[in-house]
Amino acid sequence: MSRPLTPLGLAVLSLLGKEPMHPYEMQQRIRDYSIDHVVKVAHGSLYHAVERLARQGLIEPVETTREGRRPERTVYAITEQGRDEADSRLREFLRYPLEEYPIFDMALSFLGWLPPEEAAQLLDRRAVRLEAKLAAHDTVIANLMKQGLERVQLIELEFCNARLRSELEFVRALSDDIKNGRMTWRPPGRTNGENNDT
Amino acid sequence: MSRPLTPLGLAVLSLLGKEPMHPYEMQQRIRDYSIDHVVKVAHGSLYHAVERLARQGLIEPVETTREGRRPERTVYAITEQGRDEADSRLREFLRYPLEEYPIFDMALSFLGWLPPEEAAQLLDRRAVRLEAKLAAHDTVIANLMKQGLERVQLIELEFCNARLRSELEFVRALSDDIKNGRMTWRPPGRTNGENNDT
DNA sequence: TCTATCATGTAACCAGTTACATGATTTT
DNA sequence: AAAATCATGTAACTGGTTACATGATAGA
Repeated sequence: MSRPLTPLGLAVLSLLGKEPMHPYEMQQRIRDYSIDHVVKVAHGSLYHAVERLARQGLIEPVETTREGRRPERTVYAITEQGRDEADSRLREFLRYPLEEYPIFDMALSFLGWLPPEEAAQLLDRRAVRLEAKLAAHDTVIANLMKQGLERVQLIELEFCNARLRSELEFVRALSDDIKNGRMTWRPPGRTNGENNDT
Repeated sequence: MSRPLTPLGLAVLSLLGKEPMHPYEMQQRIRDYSIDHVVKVAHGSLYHAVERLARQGLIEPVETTREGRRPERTVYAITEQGRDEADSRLREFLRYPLEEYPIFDMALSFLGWLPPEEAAQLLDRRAVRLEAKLAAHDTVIANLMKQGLERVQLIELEFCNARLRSELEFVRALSDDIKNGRMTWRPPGRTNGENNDT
């Protein structure tokens, strides 16, 4: 019942699927396994997510320990229902592309506001950043492979790079088209006259 | 000052940049110009966004009309500060790729949960959806071009298609690698035995 | 005209973020 | 042992979503 499992929820279930643990340990592993590269998790949100999952019966507290004078720690375990939900949600995510709203798409849709020369310049700068990211990812992949990780463990990095490469290609081609005058436009009214930062 | 302009905020400013209007008219135009394909806007959120922009001084009420016995309508106009903010934010969005968290990336990172055969099957199904989307976009682009739109007006569709194509290619290649045994793995513990829906 | 549907706005809710609080650990 | 930093949890806030409410319009 209730709302569909969020990505963070799925991540938590995935951890508890291996063994029960308390929220702080989840946080550790999320960092250690770099899960935070594919799911956004900002310190506080984890506790929220856990609470919600518990309310929905997808996980349940199994033990509460206390060391020293620190607040209690509740250890949670995944429930049978939780496993089912995680499995089926994962399959959905793989099977159906869903509508997302990448920022760059929206920014592009407003490209016509800017004078073409400036647009080309901004795109060139973006290209530089994209190249850097790509290089960084490539070395990460190389290193992890040397450590003997299986390909399936790295597949999301591979995909991310594929995406980056495709974006880079597009951005370069577009900037070229603008610079060679194969594509132009007249920006409307006041898209700014007195701005010329380097 | 205060928090950075959200995509929806930028969209509202872009509309008010042309002429003052009331929230409901914004909603109309957002549909008419298909802005809702690049920014997620769910009925209620628009009013919220407008309120916030007003509080931040990026827009201001200029008139309030009333027709029949309906609630008042407030017409808003963009302020000078609003223009500056919109301009600078747009430039940022173009220039710096920012961290996003596409769902498919996360789903891929859990691919190892599933038995390889099932993974390949799901990827194949995804490919079908991607092809359909691509075809739909292609006809939209063709039609809009026939209506004489400039290329700059369609550029975000072009990009979206580039992304779709790249994802499709990746998904196909990956599924092939799995089906030909060029890539395998053993799924862990209980990734489900008694589930075999078609 | 009664009913069903659409137009338009408000308000309660929800997921996620940031700021804070407290206890533990390290540094000097 | 005082000061600075890190570990760990809570709570207030924020942006967005969904459910609801009221008025208008069109179809039976």
